[in-house]
Amino acid sequence: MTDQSKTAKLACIQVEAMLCFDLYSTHHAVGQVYKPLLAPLGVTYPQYLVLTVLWASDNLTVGAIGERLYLESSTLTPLIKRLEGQGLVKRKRDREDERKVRVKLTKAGDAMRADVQHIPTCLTEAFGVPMPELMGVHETLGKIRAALKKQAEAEARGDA
Amino acid sequence: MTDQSKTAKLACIQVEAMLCFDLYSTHHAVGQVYKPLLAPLGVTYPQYLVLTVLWASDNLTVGAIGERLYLESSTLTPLIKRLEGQGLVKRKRDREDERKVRVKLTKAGDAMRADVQHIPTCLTEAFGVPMPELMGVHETLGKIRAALKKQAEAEARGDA
DNA sequence: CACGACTTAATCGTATGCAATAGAAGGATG
DNA sequence: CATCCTTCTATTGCATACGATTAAGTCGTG
Repeated sequence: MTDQSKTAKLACIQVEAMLCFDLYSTHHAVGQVYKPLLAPLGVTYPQYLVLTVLWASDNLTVGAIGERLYLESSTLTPLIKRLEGQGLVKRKRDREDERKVRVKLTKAGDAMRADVQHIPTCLTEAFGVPMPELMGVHETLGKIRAALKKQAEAEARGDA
Repeated sequence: MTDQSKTAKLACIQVEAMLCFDLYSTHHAVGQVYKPLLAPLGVTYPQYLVLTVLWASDNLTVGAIGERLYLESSTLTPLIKRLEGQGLVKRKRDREDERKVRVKLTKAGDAMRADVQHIPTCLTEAFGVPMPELMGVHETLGKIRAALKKQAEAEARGDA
């Protein structure tokens, strides 16, 4: 192995370790900040994400919610049932297509929108980083995500 | 509410939604790329992280591993037991302090180091973004993480 | 030395998360 | 209109992940 390829490999190891772990642990840290903000409302962060999707566009199917959040029905079905158990949403088979299940906010679920108004501001302030820098990260993460998805699909096809 | 504060609130909602979800979904996408790379070795991504820590510094206690990965003993104990079940590590009570459990790589666990050499390069290439840009994200995420931790601690103290 | 405070790992209960599979419903094709 | 194929949700089994608690060991202080 040449010195140059050694250096390149070392750089890769460091970047992989750094960035993957950055994502892993920053994601984790975000969850820790959300937890006490959401606890008074009795919902978890993934449940809050589902509600956020519904606040933007109500009466979606399970599949449509999953598309937006990159989650499978095996994750969403029990999660949504818990939301239903708390009286925040209602599940109903679609009349037109009985395979689909439509998830609709209840009055309580819709009203909770008002109880979370402070959260986005809390988070953005908690980031402690000026807006333009956040935008830069947003942009790069978008590119990375697109590239990773392509990679995952390539591997799934077998041409690793 | 003034027009200005309305605009500020909207910006916060968008930034919160964007960035938290960026982290959520990019983290998810990373996992999807690792999965087929690690599957032939029979380990999961969190298990790989534990092995990576041990490859860098063997014979650590459960607590020391948790510190590095931000994981609790309730997560690590069963995970490490699974690694032990696969013959990759060995758990042993510390002679000096019987409260501690030391985790040590077996020959097989140490040998696996060679089987993962290609992975960092795969990941770095899969990111599809030039190195300097990755460094920028690394830096900003570090700042965000530090700020979020401070925020989480403040909330834990009750001064929300 | 005894006793309480602290540390450490393990356990328990709950909630994600995924892959694989099942099962019901819709659609296409002959 | 019967059969196959696809679509969509639900179920199952496994692996994280955390908070709260427990249990065992260590240490400091009176």
